[in-house]
Amino acid sequence: MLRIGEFSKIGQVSVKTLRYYDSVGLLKPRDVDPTTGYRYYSFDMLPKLNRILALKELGLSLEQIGQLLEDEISAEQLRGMLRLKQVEIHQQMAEEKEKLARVEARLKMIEQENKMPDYDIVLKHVDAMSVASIRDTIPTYPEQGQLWEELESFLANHQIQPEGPCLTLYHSDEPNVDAEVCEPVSHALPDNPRVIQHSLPEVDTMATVIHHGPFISISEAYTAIIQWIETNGYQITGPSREVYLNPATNASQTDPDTVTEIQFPVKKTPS
Amino acid sequence: MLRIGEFSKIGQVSVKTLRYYDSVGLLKPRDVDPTTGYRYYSFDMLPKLNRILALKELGLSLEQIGQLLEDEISAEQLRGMLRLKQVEIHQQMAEEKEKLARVEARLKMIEQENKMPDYDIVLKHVDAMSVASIRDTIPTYPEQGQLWEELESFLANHQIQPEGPCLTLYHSDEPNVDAEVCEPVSHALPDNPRVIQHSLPEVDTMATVIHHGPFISISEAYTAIIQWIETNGYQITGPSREVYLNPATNASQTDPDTVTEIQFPVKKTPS
DNA sequence: CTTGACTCTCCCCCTACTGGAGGTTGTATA
DNA sequence: TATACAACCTCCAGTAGGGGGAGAGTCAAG
Repeated sequence: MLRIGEFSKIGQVSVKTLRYYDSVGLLKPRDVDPTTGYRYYSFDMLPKLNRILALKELGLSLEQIGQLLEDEISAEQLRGMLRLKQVEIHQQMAEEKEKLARVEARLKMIEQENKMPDYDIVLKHVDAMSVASIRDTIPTYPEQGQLWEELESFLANHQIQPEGPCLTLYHSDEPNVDAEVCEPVSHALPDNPRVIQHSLPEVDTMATVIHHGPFISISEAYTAIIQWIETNGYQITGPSREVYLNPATNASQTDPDTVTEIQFPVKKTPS
Repeated sequence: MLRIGEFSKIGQVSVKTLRYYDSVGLLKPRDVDPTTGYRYYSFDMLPKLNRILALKELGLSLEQIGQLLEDEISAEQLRGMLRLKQVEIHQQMAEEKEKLARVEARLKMIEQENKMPDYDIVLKHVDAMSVASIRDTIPTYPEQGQLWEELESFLANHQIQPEGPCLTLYHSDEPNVDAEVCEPVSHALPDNPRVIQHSLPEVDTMATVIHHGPFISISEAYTAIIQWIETNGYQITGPSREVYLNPATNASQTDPDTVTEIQFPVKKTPS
């Protein structure tokens, strides 16, 4: 019989680990002296210890290993667990690959600008949302102000309160800007030829960036997000959105406290 | 100003997370009402939150992110951190690849035998060790018994106690077995033409397997470890060892309680 | 009998949060 | 104005797999 220190040396695990395995019931000593509490192990427990270590190397949790060891598990279940683990590892590797791509993209940005980039792109999920909107083509972006006035006055006339930050959808910008100004609403609207109510689709993967500053400098944010989408291997799958987070004043063209979120629905480009 | 729930919705993080970031000093609310304790956030904190989320996606820890955010960090340090992270991710990916190989090897074994394999191979590190040994060529493995008797009687005559389990090194097995029987000793030995003292080298990566059962069935363990070495992309780099863990009796050819560890020094085959 | 090496239990620490209990606060409705 | 009820607060416990250390008991050699 071996004391815990000797067993730990032969088995190449720490004493702490053996005591831990004892406490969770994974590997109990052959004997425990009831008066001193000393644990005694025997040589023939080494195969079990090695099995534990080998399964740990496969990335299984101690709980899974415990099941494999104690229950008389069928070869079928065994295969199932390992196949599952296989899939998990594949996913892990894909995630690591993504991380690596992001790190490399950011390094590239830093090499270019010699500082941390000003904008940080974040992927989110966006739920479907019911909106009241007016869609029209306008010559240039700032001219959507008229559409906003039209929409706001309609809602005010019918005493409908918006239920969240308003936003603009850009369906196209060539040859003219095809813009749709939207206010989130929850109830039905009276009929009107200009104002339509519909549901913006849920978007699984939305690349977003926050612009904090006057509108006139928002193109920098667009440059950043579009570059990010390309460098990180995504592609745009629908109209972009501009969400006006703090209550938009009409003077916000130059208001330095304006906060706008730019959103592009994207998907991973198959590589 | 926004309450924590609204800010969490816009920023796509949980309320719990925001409170946690507050508690660790990563992202403090703009204001905290001193009487109610309510946290109030402003829209212009969204860029900072997004930076935190983006850096987290790179795999940085919150502590590292905190440093990047508060200290005026130079572009040089920034590059350093990211390069470091890059290396870490590469290592992670290599580890995942190894895991996957091991899982697949084990799956293959299970397909063949339709049950969990009997032997588990474990990689360890083995320290250098000083031994007294006799080396000779013998026709077949069991004949090393004579070498053992010679060595034991020499050590007994000089009252030298072995300091650990004894072992045999197999330098070659063709055309005859070139075996070296060893007893670990710590002090100098008297001169003798047959018994030499030297130091077994440290081995970084030793593939090991435990055989629990009579010697006559030990070839199964050899089969298992050699197959493992091939399937997992390793190659043998030196003489193998057979370590006799429990005090070897001379009757252990058939003793079912014998525990033997087989060791092969290996290295990863470059792929 | 002493010394030094082992061993024991118990508690806290790590990451980045999540869940829950128990108690306020803010807002909308009856 | 009373009352729901959602949102908010703090504090505690738990996660996986142990590591570090305190304080006390045990074992073998000299």
